[in-house]
Amino acid sequence: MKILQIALDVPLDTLFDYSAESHGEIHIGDRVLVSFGRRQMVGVVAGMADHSDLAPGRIKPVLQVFRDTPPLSAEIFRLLRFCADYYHHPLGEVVLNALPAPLRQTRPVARAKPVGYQLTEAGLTLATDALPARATVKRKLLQSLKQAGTLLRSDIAAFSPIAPQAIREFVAQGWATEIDEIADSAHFSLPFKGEGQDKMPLTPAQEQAVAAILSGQYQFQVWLLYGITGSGKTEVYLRIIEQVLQHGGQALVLVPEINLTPQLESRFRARFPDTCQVSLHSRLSAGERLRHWSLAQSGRAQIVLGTRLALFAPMPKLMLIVVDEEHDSSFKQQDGLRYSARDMAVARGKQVGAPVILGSATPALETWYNARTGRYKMLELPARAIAEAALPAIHCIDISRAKLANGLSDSLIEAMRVRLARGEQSLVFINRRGYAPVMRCGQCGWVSTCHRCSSRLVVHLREKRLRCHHCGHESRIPSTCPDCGNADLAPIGQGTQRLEESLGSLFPTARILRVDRDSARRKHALPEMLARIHAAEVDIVIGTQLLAKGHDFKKLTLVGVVNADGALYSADFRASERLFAQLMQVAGRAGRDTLPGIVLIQTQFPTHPLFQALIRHDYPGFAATLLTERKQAEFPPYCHQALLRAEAPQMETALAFLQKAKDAAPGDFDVSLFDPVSAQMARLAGMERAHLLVQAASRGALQAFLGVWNKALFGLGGSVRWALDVDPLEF
DNA sequence: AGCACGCCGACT
DNA sequence: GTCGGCGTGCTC
Repeated sequence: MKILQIALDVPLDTLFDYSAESHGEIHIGDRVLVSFGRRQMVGVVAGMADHSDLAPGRIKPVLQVFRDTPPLSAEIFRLLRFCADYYHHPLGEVVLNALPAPLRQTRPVARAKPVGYQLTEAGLTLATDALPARATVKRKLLQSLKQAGTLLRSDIAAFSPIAPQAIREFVAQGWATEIDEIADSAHFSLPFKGEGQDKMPLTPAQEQAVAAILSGQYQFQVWLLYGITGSGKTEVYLRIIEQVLQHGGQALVLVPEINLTPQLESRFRARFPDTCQVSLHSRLSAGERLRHWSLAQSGRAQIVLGTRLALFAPMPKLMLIVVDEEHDSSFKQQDGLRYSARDMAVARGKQVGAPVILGSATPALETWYNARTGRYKMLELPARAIAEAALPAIHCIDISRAKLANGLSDSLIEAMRVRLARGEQSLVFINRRGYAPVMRCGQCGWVSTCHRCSSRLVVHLREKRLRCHHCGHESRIPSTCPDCGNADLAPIGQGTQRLEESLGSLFPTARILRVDRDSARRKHALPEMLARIHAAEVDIVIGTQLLAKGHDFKKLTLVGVVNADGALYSADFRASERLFAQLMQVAGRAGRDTLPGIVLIQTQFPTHPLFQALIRHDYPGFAATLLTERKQAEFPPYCHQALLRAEAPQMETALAFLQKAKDAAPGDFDVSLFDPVSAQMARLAGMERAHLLVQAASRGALQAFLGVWNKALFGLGGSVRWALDVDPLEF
């Protein structure tokens, strides 16, 4: 009897055996419908065997094999398997989560209407005269098809109201075939309207980088493209992609945030107007996501651009992977399968034998280390691509001495005044949205805290509400202190809204725009705001992280950073690395064009090595000090970590589980286990969170340990939600 | 994760 | 007398 080992979307570390009779040929990677317990589920064939260890009576038959899409390729299956193994996550969850939602449903996907039509051999040899003379539409349709080769469904509809009926008759006669997007059928490239932008001339450094990567002959190699902001990393990607397209290959480009996709998308479209390009990210509708995914799977989409989830798009002709802004922590998923799309991109490149380009101005320390030790090859773009665009001068403003008005120093205000007089733009960077980070009682010292999280409620004055930025909990701003009844409640500290208010009164004639998650919530709000900045309809921009990346504002010559010190107090050992990257990134917004830019950073610690390195634009120097610190502390990249996370309504429950887990750990591995501790954000959305850290000098030892331990953990049971996090970023 | 079964409190 | 609380256990 033929046994199919089926991967199902259940949190169990096992495959399930089913029998398969009379379903025709079945492949690994096929989607199947099975009865599982009392319900029906979609699974994916992960393996086949002749025997099962189970009693024959317990083995149920597969109910249906879906033929609506081709099976997952062996190649993508290998990646999913590696991912499941590396993160010690059930294969079924990994596989099913990689599928677009419609493919996880128990009904077959409805066949999409054909995109277009094409003549068959019979159609091509058919003479126009063979059609009745009165059938003018059919004659014209045949003629057009012969000329154009393919016609889009929309073109046909526009042709004549009866043309859609006529083309269906052609199909029925065997003269024409439908071009279907989902099935892997005819070769067809979707025409996109583009300008066909000219290539930019390369700088010598770009030239060298391109030549180096191309000399690798598309073999597996990880390249760290280390280039300061504005040095033209994208142009390097474009040149390599151009070659990939010429070889008929596919390129996968990963970006950290959805907000960065439209820009890059249009740049790629403009450059490759005749190439089929698709995007993949969570904001696509289910249908679109399936369509794009299928175009990648069939090989028709030659460029796939997307966020971390795009990593799992099947691409039969994959020849290149680009991870832009590779240091960005958004590449690590923070729930469910906690994978790093950057690390898995490297794994995928290795599996399929394709080069991987990691691009950044401030690489992750792990990446930098790998480049320094020779695992990755480093390519450097040291100068800005626009020759006249100098790097911005960075200065610190010592706010331990200067007096602040609403969080702003005189020097910063004065600098803004100068830009205003010159008709240039200023960006004030502040990473706190809302009016003020907290509400406080002047009498008893009460502060607004979230009752579901260990966090403070942020004041949103316009809406008159206190909001938790972690769990979304909201309440009205109380008029009196909930503890002592005093009416002396005041917002403490600066947020984007408050800054907007202060700047409004400081510069009453200036056109001020606030860009944060709140002001950009509306669907097309962000692109509209960006367009206004580009059109110089704005003098002063107040921005959060949203604005830190990827935008070239030609008139922007001043970047002010209001309060950069938060991360310096952080318990997170990666906080300063992130702060440096972030400041480098915002600093990069200034002086991208020919006008010189300046960056003013308000800090209490102007002599701190972080700021000193920043002033010198010295990432390598800063990375060197960080690496020294990490080496001394034996932190990553000098060790490998995994976290066992647990959450429960009571902290004691979570800690007790972790202690049990620690006791159940196998002893014969070269790893060290720390004691269970509560998470930095100990309470989140009403759950108490704790974790247990495991460290090892070698990745192999850690992996071997986790493999054994993970199995033991499943036996522990209890009412605790737990998860393993390999290579954790958050603690 | 679902979804059952299973044994103890306040309701038509 | 039932409806329903969520503890425990299984899913090929």
